[in-house]
Amino acid sequence: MAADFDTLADHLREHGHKLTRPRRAILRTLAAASKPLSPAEIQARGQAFCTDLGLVTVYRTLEIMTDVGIVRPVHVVDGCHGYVLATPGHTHHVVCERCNAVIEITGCELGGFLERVAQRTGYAITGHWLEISGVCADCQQREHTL
Amino acid sequence: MAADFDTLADHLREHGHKLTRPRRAILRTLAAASKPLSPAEIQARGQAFCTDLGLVTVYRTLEIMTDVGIVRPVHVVDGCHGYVLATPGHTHHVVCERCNAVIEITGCELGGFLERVAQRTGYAITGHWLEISGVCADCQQREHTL
DNA sequence: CTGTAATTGAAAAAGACTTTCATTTGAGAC
DNA sequence: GTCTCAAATGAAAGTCTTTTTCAATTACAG
Repeated sequence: MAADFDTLADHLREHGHKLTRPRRAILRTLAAASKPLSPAEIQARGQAFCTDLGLVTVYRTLEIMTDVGIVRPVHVVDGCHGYVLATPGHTHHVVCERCNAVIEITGCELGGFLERVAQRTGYAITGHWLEISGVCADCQQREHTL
Repeated sequence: MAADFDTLADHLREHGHKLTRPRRAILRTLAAASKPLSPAEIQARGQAFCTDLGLVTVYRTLEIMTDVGIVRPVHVVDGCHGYVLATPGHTHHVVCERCNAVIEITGCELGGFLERVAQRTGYAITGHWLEISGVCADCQQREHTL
């Protein structure tokens, strides 16, 4: 699921960023999460690893990590952005409506479709954002039990 | 592009909402826009039609119109939500990275893909959000001229 | 170990969004 | 047309999120 810690840390260093205690805390927090976390949630959980982790630092670090490509923003219905660790390569997310659990899926089959869109609209397509919502297996079970 | 004004207005009435001056202003503003507008932008532009259009009203109205289905939120890179008039049915948006111009595309070809995702992940898929980014024809031209 | 530039947290500021409430207004009843 | 009343409105205040500023701290190269 999560690329191992050292690999992520190396990514930061390669881009000329230091590996500090707060940043380690944020990485570990994200690695342990099974759903997208808001900056505030990351701070709260991260304090387990770095007692006085500041919210400001969380924002700054998320920005850096997103640039570097080890973190991805996910669109969550309420409150817009959550963040998850990124698997390298092209991926999309399936988010559970009930518990926000996230599964990353690799590979998408939009190639042909996007070409047709390009022709129809005259746009030069540079990227796309696909997010799938549903109900995860656990929550489906829970529903039946009620 | 935009469904005609009366149709939109009827939609509101059908759902038991009144058609007020501020709401008309917001509809006309969105109808005249060629890119997603933030609530603040809608207020600013809308004041051309309703001098003292309040920001609070814009928020409230956008919520109603989104519920009713005549407006859609679009994910914009900076600042999360923009709003555009919705064409009835299932559509996606192609957004220009440079000028934010939006084209709505109808029909998407994710059916088969989504089924496979459901099988692989065990999720019951309930919806998806696809947004395509690119550079519109105009901006491509402009680039060549520079 | 030491020097230094990057990074940090706190405080303050800016911004986005919501709630509350007295006033106004649309639209159906007459 | 005009009356009536619930729905809708704008202003003000409040809350929450995000950014900026700045002095103190820290990672890490040498």
